[in-house]
Amino acid sequence: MLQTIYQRLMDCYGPQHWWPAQETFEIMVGAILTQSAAWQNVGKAIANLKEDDALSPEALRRLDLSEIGALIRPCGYYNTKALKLKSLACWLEEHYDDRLDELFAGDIAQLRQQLLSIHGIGPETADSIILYAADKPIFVIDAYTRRIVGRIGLAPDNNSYAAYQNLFMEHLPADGRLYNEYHALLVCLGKNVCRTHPLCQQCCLNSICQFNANS
DNA sequence: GGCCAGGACACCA
DNA sequence: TGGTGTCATGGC
Repeated sequence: MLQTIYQRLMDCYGPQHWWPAQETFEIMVGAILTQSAAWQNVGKAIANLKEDDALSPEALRRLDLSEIGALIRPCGYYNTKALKLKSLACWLEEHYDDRLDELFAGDIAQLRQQLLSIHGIGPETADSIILYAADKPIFVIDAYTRRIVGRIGLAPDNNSYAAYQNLFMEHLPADGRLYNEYHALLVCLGKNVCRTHPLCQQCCLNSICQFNANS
């Protein structure tokens, strides 16, 4: 079923080419800034950081929280996110002297545990960093994914993040490129047609959507 | 004017 | 352990 869904999404939307950034640290910053925010606004915040030459761990450590907050204001929650970026920058220096290649050299479980120990990095943000920045195979679960999985009747009994993640990782090969595209396609679907039930009629998954089947 | 957007954390029962 | 409030701007 999960393979079928992937194929339908790929046929409908095509490759999404995520993450919309090249630099590893920029991906990490973007993963934090996109928390409960539209990517369009995250892009403005990242552009501000670049323009101010502030998109590096050392620059973020140098700036005051208020200065970081002013730069990332467009993506919302700027005070809390400024603290999160500062925490990340300080942690990187303390543990890895800003050497991201060394951070990403460990296995996935160890890397995930380390990322989760940083203030402001929860399961989804950690997994986004592992998948998109470290290029290691782990499936990212977000609100769109939960909503769509529920809509097609595959929601696990346990509503936890881990349960949703296991659903995908136990039924798909451990392939980072597949996880990358799959997550991006689910977000694409969620943004386009799955926000409200009536729009399911336009969805490429409509024939397997529980809402349509029951209505 | 209201709703939502690629969450995480602190607090409480 | 699970539920709830808080953080906040910008686009539609």
